[in-house]
Formats: sequence, C-alpha cells, structure tokens
Amino acid sequence: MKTRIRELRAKTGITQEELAQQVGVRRETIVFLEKGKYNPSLKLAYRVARTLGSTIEEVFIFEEEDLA
Amino acid sequence: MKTRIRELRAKTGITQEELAQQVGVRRETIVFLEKGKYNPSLKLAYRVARTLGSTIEEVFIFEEEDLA
DNA sequence: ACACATTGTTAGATATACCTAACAGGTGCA
DNA sequence: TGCACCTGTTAGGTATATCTAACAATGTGT
Repeated sequence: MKTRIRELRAKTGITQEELAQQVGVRRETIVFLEKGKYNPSLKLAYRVARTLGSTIEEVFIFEEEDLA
Repeated sequence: MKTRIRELRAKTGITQEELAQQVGVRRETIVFLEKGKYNPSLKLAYRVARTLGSTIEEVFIFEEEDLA
C-alpha cells in the first residue's frame, strides 16, 4: 500500500516527529507507514488522515492486491 | 467504533458468512466488526467497504475518542 | 413441534502492529 | 569544523487482530 503521507506532511510543513506526537504514536511508526511497510489499524489511519487535513481514502492508496 | 455493516448487509441481502467469504476472513471476524468489538486493519476495512459497495468512511463511523 | 439457516459466544493459538531504545546518515547553518 | 535537526534502520518486547473449532441462541418456514 502506498501513501501520500510524505507529500501531505511537506504541504503542511510538519515533521515525522510532530505528526507522530499529534497522532499519538512513535516516530518509527510514521516512518513505516510512510514507506508502506505496514498495514495500520483503521483508527490510526483515521487519525493520520485527519491530522493531515484529509481523508483515509485520499491518504492511503490501495492497490489491486489489497482487494484479494 | 460503530459500523453500518449490518445495515448494508441487509440492503444487499448477504449473510455474515457470505460477506466473510468475499472479504476473505472468518465469519466470527465479521461478527466482531459488526459489533464494533475491534479495530480492523486498514486493508480489511477497505475490503469490507468495497464488498458492501461503499467506502471506508461510510461504513465505519468514527467517534470523538477515536481522534484522541 | 421440527428442521434449518443465521447469528452469537468462547477459548486457545498465531501473526503482526506498535512500542521502546539506541544508533547512523544526511542536511543546513553558525 | 561542529552542532542541531530530520530521517532511516534495527532488535527485542507487548498488545491485539485474526484464525480455528466448537457449541449455544435465535429466527424462520413447514
């Protein structure tokens, strides 16, 4: 799964650390999310999206394989 | 977290078992989701939403506390 | 009342999201 | 050069989503 986290972070000018704090997770978690290295819980995805001023389906980009 | 799974299932006339099969999880998982008893992974939420012909943010209803 | 489909619940096992701590590489600025 | 700040990575631990299997409860039609 790809994400627009980095892009949206840049747009709002916040760091991984700041995003992590606002969302309530560790910075490493943001790093992993940003790189698509794991599949977050729905609530976490929601908090990230809202903190970035966006929606889940705009921040997280699903692929064919995610439906199978 | 509340969901509209049961409502949408009724609308499309499919059972928990059928939804589970289409989504690729066990029926118990659907039961728990439907009752808001746990916080699914983002990909699972996506598959459930698509299978019900809807979107994540329409199927899963977030509350204040989900932002904290 | 009886069958049958659907839904609900429980308990134990497994996978993995997420935490914690620590360190390394890059970039900009004094 | 040297110091901050930001980012990336790694390893071990904890919590919990999901699986499996089995059974109970409820509903629905005959």
